Amino acid sequence: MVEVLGQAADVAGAPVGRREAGKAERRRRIIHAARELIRETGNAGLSMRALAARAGVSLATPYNLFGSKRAIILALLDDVRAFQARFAGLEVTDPLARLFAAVDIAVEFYVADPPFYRTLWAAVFDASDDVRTQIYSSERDAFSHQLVAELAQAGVTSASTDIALLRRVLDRNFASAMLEWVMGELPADDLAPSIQYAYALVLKGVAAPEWQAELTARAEASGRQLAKP
Amino acid sequence: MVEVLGQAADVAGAPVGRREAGKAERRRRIIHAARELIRETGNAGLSMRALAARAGVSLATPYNLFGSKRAIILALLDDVRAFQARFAGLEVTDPLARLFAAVDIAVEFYVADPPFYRTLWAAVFDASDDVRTQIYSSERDAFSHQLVAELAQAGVTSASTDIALLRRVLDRNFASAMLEWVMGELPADDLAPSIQYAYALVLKGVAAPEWQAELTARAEASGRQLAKP
DNA sequence: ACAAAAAACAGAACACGTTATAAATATTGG
DNA sequence: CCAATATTTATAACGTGTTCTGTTTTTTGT
Repeated sequence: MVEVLGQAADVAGAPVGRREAGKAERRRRIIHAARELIRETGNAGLSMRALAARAGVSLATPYNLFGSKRAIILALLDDVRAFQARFAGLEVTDPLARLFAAVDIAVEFYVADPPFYRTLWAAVFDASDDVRTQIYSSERDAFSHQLVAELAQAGVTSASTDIALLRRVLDRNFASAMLEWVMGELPADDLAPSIQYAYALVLKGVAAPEWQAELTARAEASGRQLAKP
Repeated sequence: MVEVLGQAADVAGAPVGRREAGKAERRRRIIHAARELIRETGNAGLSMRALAARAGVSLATPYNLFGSKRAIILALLDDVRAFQARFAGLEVTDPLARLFAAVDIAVEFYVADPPFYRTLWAAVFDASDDVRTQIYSSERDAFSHQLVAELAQAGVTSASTDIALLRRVLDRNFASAMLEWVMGELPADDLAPSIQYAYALVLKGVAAPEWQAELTARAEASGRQLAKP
């Protein structure tokens, strides 16, 4: 198994032989099959037996490679999170506008395929085991850390603001709105305004005086959208 | 169905005979057994078969009376919510202090028996079916509606504040902190400060100028508690 | 090329939530 | 009290996620 160069190592640097390559391939097939099954039949149609059959592996294999059904769904969410790249290149310079635009983009992304993402997010909020912590936390970091840091750097928040705490509060408001959407308590159209309203209120609580007016305007705008129907 | 007075009608006005009384009795036995089982063995030990055996009914009966396992757990949470009476009689006159004290009381209540309430709240956040909407929404109303109304009446919030929206945002911050606790991401000691920090930030965003100082102080106090370890 | 190790495989098995079946029991209105 | 009705009971059954069995295939180091 000498072969040519670049055969025995992955991009990430993890050692890779035929064995690991085969595992990765199977993992890929499983995730792919899971995505298809959820898209076709919703969460209900995704049974481990159907998944194994579709992926062309045995029932035991998904457990060997992922550990549980939930881990597979979370891996799916992780896999799909390519949209982060979208607002990394946003052309908006105002950091506040960037944050609110990011909410729009994220929500639009999820709401575009409700049965699919409802299933995924339901798995995120599933509290019956503890797989979530390992996977979901890393996402939250990536999602909002940079945006909030930019906010602080631009002087939007007052000097005494603890930006780690601020980020946590913002993330929570995002998550609980998603939860309400998953539960069917919040219509898709209300999702973004609802999150942005909360963001505006929280930020007003920590913003320097010169940003108060804009935040008030944003809160009122979101509030109006919510009061529409 | 004339009968003597007080025989054919419940306190709530629902008609009651031997039949309904028997149902109510069985319902009571079932949630009693459920509480015991959760206390003894945690969520894992609460199987429908064990529950039926402990309650002295057949396996089918809990389904006839409640519909699903989840409905039983939520009924349990509903049943236990007697603590509301506790802060109804709070001797604090300042409406802001009342709100923050209510958080302390509620959190203290739940954290006093973690394995038990973790199970209950995990059911609240379970998004796999839609039983929650029917039961949980009513609680939220009772929990925070009055407290926020008092806030508005006392002039804490600015005149233009939509108190319905404000209450929603506050409830979400309560709920997502509880979710983190259930997930094991938030230590019990951080629960109350974490909620109160969010409350303070949100309220600062809508508060009249004369209340800003107090809210800033509360936010800083909660932030300090969180930064301790 | 070959023996050792690792993994996937097919399939049975378990406990679970839930539903359906028919028989037994309790409650009702007259 | 009696016939009609509602509800519980006992039990089997279904599909689920998950674990375990022994066997077979694939990959590895030499």
